[in-house]
Amino acid sequence: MPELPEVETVRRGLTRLVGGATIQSVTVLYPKMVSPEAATFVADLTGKTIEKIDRRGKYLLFRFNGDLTMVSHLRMEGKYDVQPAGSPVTKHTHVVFTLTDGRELRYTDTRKFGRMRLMATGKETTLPGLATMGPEPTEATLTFDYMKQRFQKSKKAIKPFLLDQSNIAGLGNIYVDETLWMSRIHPLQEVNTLPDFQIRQLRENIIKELNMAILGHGTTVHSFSTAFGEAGEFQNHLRVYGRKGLACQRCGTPIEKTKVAQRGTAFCPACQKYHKHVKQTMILGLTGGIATGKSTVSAVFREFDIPVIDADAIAHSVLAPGSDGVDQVWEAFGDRVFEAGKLNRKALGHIVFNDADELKRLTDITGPLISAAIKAAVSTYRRKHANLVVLDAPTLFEAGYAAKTNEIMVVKISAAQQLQRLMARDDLSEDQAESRIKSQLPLQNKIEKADVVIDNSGSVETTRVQVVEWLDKMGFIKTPAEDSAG
DNA sequence: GATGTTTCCTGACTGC
DNA sequence: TGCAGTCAGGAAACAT
Repeated sequence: MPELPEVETVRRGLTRLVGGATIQSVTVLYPKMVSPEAATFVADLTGKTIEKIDRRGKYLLFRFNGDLTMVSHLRMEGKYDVQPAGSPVTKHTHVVFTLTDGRELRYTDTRKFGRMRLMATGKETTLPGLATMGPEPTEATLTFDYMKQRFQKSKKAIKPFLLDQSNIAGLGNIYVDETLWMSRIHPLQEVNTLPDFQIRQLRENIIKELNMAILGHGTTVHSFSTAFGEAGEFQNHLRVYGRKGLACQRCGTPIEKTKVAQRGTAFCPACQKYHKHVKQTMILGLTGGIATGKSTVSAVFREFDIPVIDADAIAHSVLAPGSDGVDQVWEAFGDRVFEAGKLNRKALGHIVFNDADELKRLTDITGPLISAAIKAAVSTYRRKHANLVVLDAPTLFEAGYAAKTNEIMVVKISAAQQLQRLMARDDLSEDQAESRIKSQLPLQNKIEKADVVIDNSGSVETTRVQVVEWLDKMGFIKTPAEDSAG
């Protein structure tokens, strides 16, 4: 089902194939598809030259000489292709444009939902669909201010709201599900309940996703193909659509399928929770590989007075002297990890890092304690109405914290740099450093799950610039005027 | 005015 | 195997 990226792919293909071509004759095999009535449609187009093909939302606009525009909507399964004149047509070919160069531009549509409308150029903006069409999803045209103002006015569920072309142009069922998953928003969440940070995430993801899909020549589901008859390749990148029952690529929970506004809707029940009381504080998960420079990034957040919850420090504190954690470790491991009544962390480490069962025994104790402490820290910042809280966790994915965040930032450097930095930092041999790196979830794997990647392979300043840009884009850096206004 | 439902259409699929 | 029923979905038309 063609959405904006597919229609744009068709537009580009057709421009190359039939731009400048002249129509010798037109055959309409399914009159209901065209307007004005077929005889007029045919007469008006005969002898006309395709000067240009534009696009608005999911509509194709064929521009002919003589100030004539054909507005064409592919709806569910419409397709254009170019064949030599006289070659056999299929039973689903409904309109044939015979060109003066011996080729035919054919329109095929199994469900006959597509429509073509011929009118004076300029008049197309008065068509019901085009007259009320929302902005194109680009950086320049889809602004945060527009979205915020529009979102405040509607109590609709976000899914049907995004499918409504008068709000934003070009989104269809697939990309709505994808961008809601990317933004961790439940499809039934009421539009006017979304906090600013989620509107910004959604905006960013819509623009990013549609651009990526255009680069990938669209998504092939059912029958979409480009003007060259090739399949698009973007379906290989889909994260929720058509993945019912498969593991969420972010948190591992099985993707569920439900119906929202009469549309099949895929979502992750863990990442995309419905919130009766929407939380205004954004939780950013910060992670990376060992020695990739996470602390350089967290220092930038601290510089802007943004609270950082350090999962490593919490992990250390849950086994502090006199804590419940220490009591439980004593019960589980006994005297062998205690010396003069005090926990011997080195001895404990030696046991658990050489035996997977013992490691599990320890993490079964510390895991829930760490989670509870993180939750308590987050609650404290929420009560203080913090806009943003950073959860700095080396094992964000491994420990299952990813689903508790609104966005994930991964810090990367090259494999060679990582090795060098680790050897220098911890005074390790190359073999030792390599084995430490290999014991972790591969950095590439984390990068693939990231919403934003910070490249820390350059100077501290270039890293800082990237973090500041992200803060600015997400609206977390106030101008002096906003600051004094509170 | 905003929101919800039905309609258009055919092929693929499911269950008996 | 054959058949009836269901599902897929973009946007306009209609209903609330």
